[in-house]
Amino acid sequence: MADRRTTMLEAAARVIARRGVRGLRVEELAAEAGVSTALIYYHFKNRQGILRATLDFINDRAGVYTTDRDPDAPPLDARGELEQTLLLELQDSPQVRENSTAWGELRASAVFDPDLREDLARATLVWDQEIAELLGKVHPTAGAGALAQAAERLTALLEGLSTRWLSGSLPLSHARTLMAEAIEVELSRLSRAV
Amino acid sequence: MADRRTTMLEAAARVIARRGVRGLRVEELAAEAGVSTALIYYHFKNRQGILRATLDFINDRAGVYTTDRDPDAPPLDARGELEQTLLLELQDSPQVRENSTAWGELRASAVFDPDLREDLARATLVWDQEIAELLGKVHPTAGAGALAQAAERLTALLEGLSTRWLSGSLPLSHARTLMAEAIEVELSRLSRAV
DNA sequence: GTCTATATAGTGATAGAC
DNA sequence: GTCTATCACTATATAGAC
Repeated sequence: MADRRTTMLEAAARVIARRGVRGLRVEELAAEAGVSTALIYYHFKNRQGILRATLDFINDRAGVYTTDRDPDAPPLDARGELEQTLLLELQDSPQVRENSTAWGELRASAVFDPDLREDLARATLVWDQEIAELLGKVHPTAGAGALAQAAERLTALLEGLSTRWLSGSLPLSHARTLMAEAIEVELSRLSRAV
Repeated sequence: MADRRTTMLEAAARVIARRGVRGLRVEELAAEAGVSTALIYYHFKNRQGILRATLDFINDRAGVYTTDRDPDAPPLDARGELEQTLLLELQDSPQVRENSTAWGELRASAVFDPDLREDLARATLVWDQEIAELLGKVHPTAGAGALAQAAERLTALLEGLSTRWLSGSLPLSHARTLMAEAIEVELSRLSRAV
C-alpha cells in the first residue's frame, strides 16, 4: 500500500511533531523512515522540498479526518457539526497531534519567514469561512459580518488553546471544556444580536 | 545608563523578534550589539544562557509596560483596565512586537522543549489570574470558576490573535476589534450567568 | 572586558557504486 | 532506487593576546 515516498512523508510528520519544522534534521528523518539521507534527497530535492511535501501531506490528511464520520451514528445537526469540527482538533490521537503541531509550527515559522505567509493566509481564510458557514447553518438569520467575526474568534481561540495544550500549559480536557463553552457563548450572542 | 550587558540584551530582543528564539545566531547577535561573539560568551556562558537572560529581560520589560499609564489620564474603571491590559498586547510598537514575538516563540518552542514548560506554565497561570481578577472587579458577583474560565478563554484568544497578527494573517486593527468584542461577549455572559 | 583568530562539531547536500 | 562515503559550510564555543 504505502510506497516508500509515503513512508517518508509519514516519518516526516512524526519527526515534525517531535522536533518542529525548524528542528527537523534530515538525518533524523532518514533514521525514522529507515532509509539513507541520500534517498531523502533523491525524492525531495532539498530540505525545503521535504517541508513543502510534508506540509501538503499533513494538510490533505487533516481534510480527511475532519470529514471522517462514524457511519452508524445519526446525522449531526448544524450545531453538532460545528462542535465536532472544532473539537476534533483537540484530541490526543497521534494524527491530530501531528497535524496540530505542524499547523502551530507553520504559524510560528511564518512569523519569521514571509515566504510561508501566503499559503498560511489562504488556509486560514478557508478554515474561517468553513466555520462561519457552519455558524450560519445554526443561525440563518445572523448577518454575514457577525458570523465572520464569531468564526474568527473561535478559530483563533482554537489555535491558542491548541498551542497551550501542546506546550503543556493546559490539560486537554480543560481545553475542550473551554472550547465548547466558547461555542456556546458565541452562539448565544448571535441569537441576541439580530 | 545602559551598560554593555543591557545593550546586548536589547540587541538579543531585537534579533529574537526578527529571527525567533530558534533562529537566533550568536554571530548575528554580536553584530547587532556591535561586539564580538567572544564577548557575548564572556557575559552569558553559552547559547542557552543568552536565551534565558533575554527571556527574563523581556519578561521584566513586559511587566513594566503593562502597568505603564499616562499620568494625565483619569483613572480607569475596572472594565477600562481590563480592556487596556488585554489590548496593550496588540499594538504595533517595537517593544510590544518584540515581547509578543518572544512570548509566542517561547510557547512554540515549549511544544518541543519540555525544559521550557515549567516557566511557561507558571507565567501563564499568573497572567490568567491577573485577568480573572480584573474580570472579578467588573463582576464581583460572578463565581470564581466562571471568572477563571472566562479569563483563560480571553488570554488564549489573545495568544491566538497575536500569533495571527505577527504571522501576517490578520491586520492589527481587526485583531483589536475581535479582542474588544470578545471581552464584551464574555462580560455579558458573566452578567447573565448568576 | 574586549578582541582576533581558530578549534570543534553539526548539518545540508552530492558523488559514485550497486 | 538505494546505499556508503564524503564534501562544504555553518554555528557554537574557546584560546590567548591586549
